[in-house]
Amino acid sequence: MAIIVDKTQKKRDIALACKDLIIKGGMQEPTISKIAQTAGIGKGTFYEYFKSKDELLFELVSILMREHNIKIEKQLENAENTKEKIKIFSGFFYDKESADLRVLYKMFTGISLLHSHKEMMAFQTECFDAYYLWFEKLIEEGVKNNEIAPEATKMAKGIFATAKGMFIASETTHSIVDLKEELNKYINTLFELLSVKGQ
Amino acid sequence: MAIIVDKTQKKRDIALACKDLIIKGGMQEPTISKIAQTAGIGKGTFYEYFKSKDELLFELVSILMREHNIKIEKQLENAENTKEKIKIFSGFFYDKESADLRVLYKMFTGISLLHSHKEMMAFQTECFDAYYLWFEKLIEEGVKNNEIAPEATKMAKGIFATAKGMFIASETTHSIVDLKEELNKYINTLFELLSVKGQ
Amino acid sequence: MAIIVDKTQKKRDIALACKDLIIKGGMQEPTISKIAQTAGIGKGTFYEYFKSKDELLFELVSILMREHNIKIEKQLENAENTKEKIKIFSGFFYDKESADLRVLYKMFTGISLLHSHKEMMAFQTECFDAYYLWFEKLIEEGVKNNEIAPEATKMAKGIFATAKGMFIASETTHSIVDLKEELNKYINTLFELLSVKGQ
Amino acid sequence: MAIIVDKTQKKRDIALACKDLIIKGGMQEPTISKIAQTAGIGKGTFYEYFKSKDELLFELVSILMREHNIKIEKQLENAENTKEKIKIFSGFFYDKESADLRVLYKMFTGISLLHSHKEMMAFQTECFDAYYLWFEKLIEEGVKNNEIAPEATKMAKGIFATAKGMFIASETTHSIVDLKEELNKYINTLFELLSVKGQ
DNA sequence: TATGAATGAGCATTCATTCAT
DNA sequence: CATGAATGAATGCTCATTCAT
Repeated sequence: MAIIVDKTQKKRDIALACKDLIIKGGMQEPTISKIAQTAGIGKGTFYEYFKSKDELLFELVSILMREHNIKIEKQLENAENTKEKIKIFSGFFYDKESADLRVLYKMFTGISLLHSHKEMMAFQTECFDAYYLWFEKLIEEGVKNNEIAPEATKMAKGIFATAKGMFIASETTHSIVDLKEELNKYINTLFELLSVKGQ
Repeated sequence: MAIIVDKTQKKRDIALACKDLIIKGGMQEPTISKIAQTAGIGKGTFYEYFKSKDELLFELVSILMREHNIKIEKQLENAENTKEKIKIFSGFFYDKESADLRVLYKMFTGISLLHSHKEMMAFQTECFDAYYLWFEKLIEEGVKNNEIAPEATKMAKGIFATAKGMFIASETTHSIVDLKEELNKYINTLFELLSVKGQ
Repeated sequence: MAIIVDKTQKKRDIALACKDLIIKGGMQEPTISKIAQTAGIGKGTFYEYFKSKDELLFELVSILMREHNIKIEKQLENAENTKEKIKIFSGFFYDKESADLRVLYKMFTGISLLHSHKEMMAFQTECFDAYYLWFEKLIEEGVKNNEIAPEATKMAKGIFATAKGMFIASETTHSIVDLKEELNKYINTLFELLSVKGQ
Repeated sequence: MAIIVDKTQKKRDIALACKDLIIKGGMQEPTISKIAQTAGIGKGTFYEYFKSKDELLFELVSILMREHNIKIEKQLENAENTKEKIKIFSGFFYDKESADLRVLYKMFTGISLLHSHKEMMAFQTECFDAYYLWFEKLIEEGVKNNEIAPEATKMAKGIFATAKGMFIASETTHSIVDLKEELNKYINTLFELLSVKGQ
């Protein structure tokens, strides 16, 4: 007669209930007590679903990332050319709609840099491999369609890294004032260079 | 009269004495007690020179960064062309000799992402503005010398960001296996694109 | 389901367990560790029930004060006249049975004078307002019964303050050797003056 | 050839230099460092003149008390009758001019209640014995002059204690709103009772 | 399954005091 | 006489985690 609970769903529910708390207070400020209270569960119950506070962030990033990817995929379908598609990707780093995810991603990266959590690394890998594959496919298509020069294939990872590097720089220094502008300037210039001459 | 101490020098000495401790143990593991003991001073004395553990990292990065810059400047003098110079810059992210600084820089970035410390941000800005200026000057020279196409000037910040983004990726994911190779591949390709045609 | 604890009762229990420790060692000497140990609880548990060491004193005074008031009320029922009743009140400041409470009250007053704690002030007010009301009622009755002159109503607060002032003086100077005697001498004289002439 | 310093005078100077610091920050907040800095001396020098922070308060109260007494003595010379004189005494507890001393006296009493410092007790005794003697003399004169009834002699200490008790109450509870009014009401009523009938 | 009371290791931080110069 | 650099004892407090119910 025991109540059967959908563990996966409840884990999601708990994580989402704490989203704003984490986004506003960071990972340090909110205690497990506060988190449990916010999710409307007991402290012990929290540990039934998460091994640690970090895992909550893990789950949260995972959920929002998936949502984000679905949104992006739809947008990509309507994109006209490769450059457009890359800009849609890059939107992650500056779009208003991705602001929440970005805050969490920032924390996530910070934690990953400080304590080289195996699981986090695995998750990031998983996450980014998918992106890289997307990217590579996307660029291959561009080359096939004669939109861009074949050299572009060698730059797939780099383009993504550029966006990431600019994002980190904009969050940790005052060097990059307008991330969107800077990034677009870079991509536009790169595409000029990559443009198939004679087209 | 009492002993007058060169506070600036002593701060450096304490920081350097703890370098290995921090590099090996990260920022979490070593307690202030351990740090003071390692530096051969009392716990109270530590607080006479540093407001917090974070400030120790701050000082440490500052010192090693300055040393690194001096080394780089010398190398740049002997560099033949712009691509070479950019690779010398990029060396920060993979050279064996910069390994220590890189570990500290990684922690530093992590902390900066997690707690948006005003002072850290200011220091990073200072640090990177210098780099960006170097970069821009360097690329302008390349353009002037007819080594690379004028479009390159629009990519200065981006190139640096690419290196940074790849570094972060290599430290937090398994996506980039050989940072040096990947980065060089990117730079080489970019320079092919940027190469002044007809030369 | 988890154990549900009567927080109020447990707080009382912890406080009472530490009574002697505080009475003998004052507020400075016993550390939180010692206090927790004495109460047979963990250090963390102490903070589950009290925000600070001061709050322990607060609770302790509160408990003993309530007990004391109950005892006093019973004694007052058997008192023959107003003077007698006032002396019963004053007993707080010299009776052997109130010695413990007095020691705590002394610390409490000391802390209140040094750090003007809002909560302590509120508690003292609560405590004393009750006393003043008692006093005023008591004196009004005395006037009604023609025991004492009507002027007495104007002296209610003052009489109480006299006892308090003498107590503080006896604890901080050598000026008042025998508090009981001095206080009784004062009250007796005052009652002679207040006695309704011609009775 | 050593500079000869008037130790007594310098001690006074240091104490007075810190008067405002102590009055505003209490005894806890200002560190010895801050105190030394405020007095324009080195930390070591502070210990040349004072055994502890408490001794600084001791000195300060002592200085201001002496000043206050001189002022009071002058006022007493011009007073017309005993009641007037008692009110001049009581002024200590509510006069605007005594505000500083009162703040220090409050701390002093608090410390005396918390740690029964022998020296503080001795000083308080000395201080109050003088007051009591004054009081007793004052009341004896009142009796001799037929101003007040002979019973008053038995109330000398009590009257002083009343003022003190009301002061403590006004500082630690909300029970006494207007100390001056309450105290005067008490004294006036008492003097009515003490007034020599038939005069 | 859910809970929340109990825990205590663990650490940063303060600051009065000393003493070599 | 004066100093201020050096010290380290001393302690309050947090909070993730456990586990009995």
